[in-house]
Amino acid sequence: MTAGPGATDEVLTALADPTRRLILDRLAALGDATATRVAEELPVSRQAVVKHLGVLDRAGLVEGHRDGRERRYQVRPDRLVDTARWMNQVADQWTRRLDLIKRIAES
Amino acid sequence: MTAGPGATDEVLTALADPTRRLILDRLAALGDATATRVAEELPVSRQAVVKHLGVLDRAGLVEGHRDGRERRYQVRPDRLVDTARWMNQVADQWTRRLDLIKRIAES
DNA sequence: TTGATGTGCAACTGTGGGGTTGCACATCAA
DNA sequence: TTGATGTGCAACCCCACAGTTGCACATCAA
Repeated sequence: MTAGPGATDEVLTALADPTRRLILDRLAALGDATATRVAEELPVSRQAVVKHLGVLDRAGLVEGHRDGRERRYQVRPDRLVDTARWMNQVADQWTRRLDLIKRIAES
Repeated sequence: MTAGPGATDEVLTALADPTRRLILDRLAALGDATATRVAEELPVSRQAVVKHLGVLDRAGLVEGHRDGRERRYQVRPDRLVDTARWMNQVADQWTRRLDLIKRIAES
């Protein structure tokens, strides 16, 4: 494990917040939306959404691009897949370790 | 997504903390250890470790059982696998949505 | 029984981060 | 040009939570 690669670290932190998961959910449903648009569907202010999108962007879970006076965001699955892979590796590592302990205990 | 099943929620929150990831790492390496033992390998107090183990236990990432005057903990891979599966499902969902948006944009 | 070791509970502190409001600046349509 | 709409920055509040210390209680070996 060793706290994993830096990216994984940020993804876990980003996903830990319920509001951020809601934002991702809405963003995935809308496909492409501004912070203002997302905030309309949530019980928080636009500025709160902006901050969260910043965190999500730094974690690579979201991608933003300007479009005139708007800034539109999209969801980005890649880092999610990476993190899932990392988790499975850790789980495997734990399982192997547990098996080893068990085998030692039996001898 | 919809914030996922309650268990996933707790797993994500638990994994978001770097100290907790370190604890899991040491615990997996030791195979079976007490809070006191784990604290010896980390730059935090025993009580801090105890609290973290509480969070990890509630998340199902760790399992504790008494052994005389000691309380020994073990790592538990199951919830980790569940969470990884959930993540892959979300990633798939996002990917499908992105493809749909793209196809609509092209028509 | 006594000392040593370990757990468990409680109170306290400090800070990071989620949330808000207010305002200046940019961009568009009329 | 002007009003409307939207973004971006900054200051501020508040609370959950990571971490600490202190102490009472339980369990073991001698």
